Amino acid sequence: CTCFYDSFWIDSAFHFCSLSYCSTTLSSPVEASPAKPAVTPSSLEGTNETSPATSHITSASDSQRLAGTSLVNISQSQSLPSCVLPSTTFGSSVLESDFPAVLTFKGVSVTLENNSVWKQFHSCGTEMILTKQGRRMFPYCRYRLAGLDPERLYNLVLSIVPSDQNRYRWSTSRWEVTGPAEHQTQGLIRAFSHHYSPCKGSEWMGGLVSFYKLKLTNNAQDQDGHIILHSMHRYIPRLHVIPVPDGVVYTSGQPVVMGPESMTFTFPQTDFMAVTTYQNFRITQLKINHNPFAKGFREDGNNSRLNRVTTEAQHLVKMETQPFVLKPAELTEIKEEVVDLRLVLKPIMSTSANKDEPYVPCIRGKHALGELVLVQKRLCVEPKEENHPISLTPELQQGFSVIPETTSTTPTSTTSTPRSSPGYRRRRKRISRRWANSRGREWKAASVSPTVVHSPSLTVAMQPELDDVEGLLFVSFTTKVKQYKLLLCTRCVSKEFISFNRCVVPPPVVIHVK
DNA sequence: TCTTCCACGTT
DNA sequence: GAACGTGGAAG
Repeated sequence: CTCFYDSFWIDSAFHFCSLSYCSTTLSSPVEASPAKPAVTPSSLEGTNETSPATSHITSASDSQRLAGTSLVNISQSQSLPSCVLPSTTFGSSVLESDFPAVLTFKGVSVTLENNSVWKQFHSCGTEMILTKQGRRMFPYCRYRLAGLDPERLYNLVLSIVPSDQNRYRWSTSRWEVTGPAEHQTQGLIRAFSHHYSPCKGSEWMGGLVSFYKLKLTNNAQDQDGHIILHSMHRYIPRLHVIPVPDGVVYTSGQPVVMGPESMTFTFPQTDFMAVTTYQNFRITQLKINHNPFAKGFREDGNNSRLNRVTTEAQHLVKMETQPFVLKPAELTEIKEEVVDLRLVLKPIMSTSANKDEPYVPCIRGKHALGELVLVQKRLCVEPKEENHPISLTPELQQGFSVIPETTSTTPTSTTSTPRSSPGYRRRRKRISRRWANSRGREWKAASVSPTVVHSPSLTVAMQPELDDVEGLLFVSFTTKVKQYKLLLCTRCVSKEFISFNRCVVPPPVVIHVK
């Protein structure tokens, strides 16, 4: 890896002082304000124009098939104070209004043109998808420049550097640090040279500068010039404004040199988490709502995909206590029976401001946020031994308790698929994933009563898109030999919260038994 | 957690 | 109409 990058290195005595926030914070009156956004640590003020840190930026040659790509040495940036949000505040809306839309340095000002969108995403914790073949950013970096020398040539380069030295995971409803960051390519990362580079200052200032062509990848062997990042790590884009030294005639493929006149502009609100699959459902929704390419997923009434889902859902609502609809392939293995099973859903934790109102954290009503968001994830209880009563783990005690009022759930079939069979595992996995992936909603942890020997696994989820029925609760659980599914209607949505203690589950429910 | 494929959308 | 950009489902 080092050798590969070495081929792009050029020796330069230039000091590269702007691979930090100093270039933007020093002369930005907004940044100089004490009311600094949480993502901009005060220690950044300690950096300055005369930093001895040296760096180089080179553009890849055409022969390397990396057109538009540059390399930036970020090794010194690691010794700089990192621009870090504490993990608990990533995606928070603290001081969002303080994020500057304009940064000025050495008389050059850069405006983040789509600042409002970035701020919206940032308030939820922006995520960017990485794919092997490369994925565009959304939002992407779009700037307006002023204060450049109209006649001088400039290269505009975007680099994306780690925001911190952590690796994260999505846990329930927030990002958590899980350990140190993966090795970050030995201090060298790629940068993306704008496809118009170099251009006269007047030309750059004449319109918007968009880096929509930039793509992110997790393929460390990428040869297409995409920016290589690690999933589950935080990054932040930086715009480098690099004057072409007088007398230098730029030719395609020639390395771009970061000289002492170079400037770097970093907008804290463009900080993002690299992922391979969206973790936060709110981010997915923002992407769908703002990205024109994702229009097909919008719930605007003209979407055939969602219309189909809605129709099915409404059908289920009408069925109420009728059997859950399964795919034809699954129906062949199913016979039907009526089981007198009543469930009472009972919240165990109450953290509502109003202690009288049982409140499941993170489940919020449509009227509160404009959307229903489910948050806690998964619920699967596996018995350690067959026929062994299940005990609640501390984690599960945070969630629901599901207590059958009757005990007539004894399996009746003796010819069920063995739990250990591939077919069983496959079906179980498929169903589990289907639920887990259902429209990006997350699972509420749940458990079964220790008295229910035949319900070792239980799944509970709300279907928020069915707001017209005010909350529909699906319950699916698996015994060691059988799998039950049923559909329950809760009708328990308040304006702000969903209170499960008032859930009334319909009496005897028809259940499919495998 | 990641990859591949897909339907559906924009460019 | 081709190429490309999307998020989701499935594996």
